[in-house]
Amino acid sequence: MGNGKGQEILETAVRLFRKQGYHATSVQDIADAVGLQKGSLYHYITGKEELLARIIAEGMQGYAQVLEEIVAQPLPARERLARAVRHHVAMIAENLGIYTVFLRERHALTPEQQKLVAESMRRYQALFERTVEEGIEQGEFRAVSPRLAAMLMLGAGNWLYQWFSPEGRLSATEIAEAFLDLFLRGLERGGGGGDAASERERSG
Amino acid sequence: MGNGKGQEILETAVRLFRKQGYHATSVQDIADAVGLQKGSLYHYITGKEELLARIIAEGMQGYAQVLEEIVAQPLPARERLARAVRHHVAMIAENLGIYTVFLRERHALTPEQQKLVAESMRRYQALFERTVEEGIEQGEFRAVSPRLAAMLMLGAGNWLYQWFSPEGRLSATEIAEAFLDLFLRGLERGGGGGDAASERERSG
Amino acid sequence: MGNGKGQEILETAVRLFRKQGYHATSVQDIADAVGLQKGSLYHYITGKEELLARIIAEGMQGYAQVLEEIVAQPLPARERLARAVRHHVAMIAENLGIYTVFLRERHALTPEQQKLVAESMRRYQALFERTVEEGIEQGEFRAVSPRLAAMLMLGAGNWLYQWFSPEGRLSATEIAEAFLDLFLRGLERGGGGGDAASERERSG
Amino acid sequence: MGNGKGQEILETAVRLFRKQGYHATSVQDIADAVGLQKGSLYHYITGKEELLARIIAEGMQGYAQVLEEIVAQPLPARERLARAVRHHVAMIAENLGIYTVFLRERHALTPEQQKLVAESMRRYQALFERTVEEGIEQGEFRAVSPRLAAMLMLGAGNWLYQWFSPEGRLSATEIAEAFLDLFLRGLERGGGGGDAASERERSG
DNA sequence: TATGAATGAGAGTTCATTCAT
DNA sequence: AATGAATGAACTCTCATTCAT
Repeated sequence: MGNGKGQEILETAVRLFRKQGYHATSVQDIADAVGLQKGSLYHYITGKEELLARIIAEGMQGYAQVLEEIVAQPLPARERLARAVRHHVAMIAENLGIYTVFLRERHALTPEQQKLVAESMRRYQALFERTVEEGIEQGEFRAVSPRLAAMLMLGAGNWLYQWFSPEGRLSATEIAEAFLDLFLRGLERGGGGGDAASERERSG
Repeated sequence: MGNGKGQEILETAVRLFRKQGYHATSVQDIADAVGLQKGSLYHYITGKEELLARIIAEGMQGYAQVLEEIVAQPLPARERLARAVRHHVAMIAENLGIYTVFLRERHALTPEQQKLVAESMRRYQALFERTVEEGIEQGEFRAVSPRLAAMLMLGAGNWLYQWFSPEGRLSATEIAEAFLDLFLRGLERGGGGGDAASERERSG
Repeated sequence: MGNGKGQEILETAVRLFRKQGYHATSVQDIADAVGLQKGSLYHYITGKEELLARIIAEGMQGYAQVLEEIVAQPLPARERLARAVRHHVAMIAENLGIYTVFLRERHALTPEQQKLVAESMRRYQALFERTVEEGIEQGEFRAVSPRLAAMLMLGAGNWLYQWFSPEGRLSATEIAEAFLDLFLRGLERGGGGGDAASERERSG
Repeated sequence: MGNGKGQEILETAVRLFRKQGYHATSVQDIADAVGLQKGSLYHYITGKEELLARIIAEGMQGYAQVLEEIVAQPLPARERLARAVRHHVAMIAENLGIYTVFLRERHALTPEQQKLVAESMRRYQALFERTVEEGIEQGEFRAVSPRLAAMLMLGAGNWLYQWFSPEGRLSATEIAEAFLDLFLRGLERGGGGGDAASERERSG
């Protein structure tokens, strides 16, 4: 990390993989973009796939550790969930390249590597689920499906890689707060008591 | 289209593109799976990319028309939005193959085709946004960002292609209702008055 | 075998591998020699190494079976040994290309394949050894080391690949008979009684 | 030559060329084995091929001079031949690496170098032939083909590189004596007078 | 003396596509 | 409609060698 050419190659690969996709990006493309001969790249990389693996590993490191710390803090579930969502959105927004590659190209890895990635994602998701669960247990949240609540949040967050642009009108923070505004309202025990579905019955 | 072999080839391509990705699936793979020689495939298809284009076109047809009808109905915004989400979730859950390919492989199309697809998605998203907007205008919903509300819903729904399984414990309907339960609560003007953000202030 | 282009490619490979060696012969060389594009070769071969493996397998088939039949015949050991040597010499002389590749390039095979080849050669050698042994047991031969007698015969025979030429003055038959004339004399119980070593003592 | 590192590189190359073959051994392999960077090797060698040439030249020196002295001595042909064979066997057994490379990899040299090597081998072989011839002229040996007698001896001896092991049960001396025991018996004028072929007639 | 970055040619292989049969 | 031989371009990767430091 930070070792000049090696890092430049990695970043270039992220950029090209994001723009063209992993398969559609040739080693030649990377070499051209970085100003080296094709063969020279191999002083820095073991192979094209290892490059992808490194990018994806970087993506995995980025989220796992921080999230574990967040959800372990002695705070109300709602606050922990809020922080988790902010972290999630920020992480993707600030590393769009890496997460685009991560989310879209991980299937190009070897089956073993894919298993590691899948396991990592499962753990990440489980942290969200668990936090929702705790919120329910402690009476902060309504009795929703923790699984689906987590999937909704993660899905909405991950989808950012498809549309977020740092140059866009919306900042990552604004997005996170807007999402939370909707999420948490939906989760929290409302004053009226009934769930949205039953409210729909009444009003629909 | 619809003629025996031709349809079989298309479906086989969907299955293989979904499993292995577009680039990682060779014409030979498709020929093998369909029981033809590679050369014989070309009596039915123009090329590999055209096959992808047809799959993606099928995906686009699937959602556009129906959604326009839904949001045009003379119903409360909340109800229209609910139906739209149900449609969205059902469509993806019932055509996982097509939508996986659609969402993941559309970057392999020619730039012109990609533009068409992007435009189609933009229109689709606009229908959601507009409906949220109308809900706000008519006092059904809180004053949230229609753009972000739409993105949240679409993101959560699209993400299904990554985790939904027809054999799983959760049916598409259950998922759609659970999502709506959370979405709509978040959108609706709550009894308590304060927004989630300000509540967070108090409790955080 | 005999299937037109496939066989032609194999024979061309034998010729080129013999002339230039396996590593120094490129797939391009073979394609050029056979009048195809490099890529077209791959309709007939799985890879360059498989080509080598096939050549070597052909070499192994050539000797193993026939020799087993020869040494199993109800004949004096001397006669069986004579026939074995004639077979060995003829086989190499008539398939110089194959045996040159076999003897010189087998190290380019995978370790597993090399093991198979080594085992095949060991069996072949064992047949020679056993025949010498039987000749000794039955009083036809002197009490020499069967191992070394076999190695001498096989070595001299194998070496043919280095110098024999079908256009040369000496025919394979002449060579075989001359070798036998020397071999068998050395093996047989001579009239004079003493072995060469002790004679050397006397005269040296 | 003889200067520490240079000699170490040469010996390492011999070892690796023998184990893996010349083409399959990369300059990197040699550098690794000798504990230098690839680029540093070029302070000691001109190139990979020159390394091979030096090894082969060393092989040629090893046999040529000594053999000339042996066959020039005023001794019976049989004794000179015996000494020549002992020398040949010892030389190969004691320099297995060099002679394996010599015999197996000389085709990787330039055509000019190959010519020199071929000429050297021809001279070597001629010394054996001439000695056999002289033995025949002087009545020590039977009237065999000197060429084939030489080929038999050289072939059996050279073949050692394929099977001899310093750790094996048989010492180089034992092998040489056993070979001689068989060779010379075959060559010498036997008491019985008839040649092996005619004996075969009688007994076969 | 030693490094290691860089080269550039060439290797084996894959693959979408064409076309005569 | 179906074949399968053939193409030719592109691909990833290797490697002997050079050279500024």
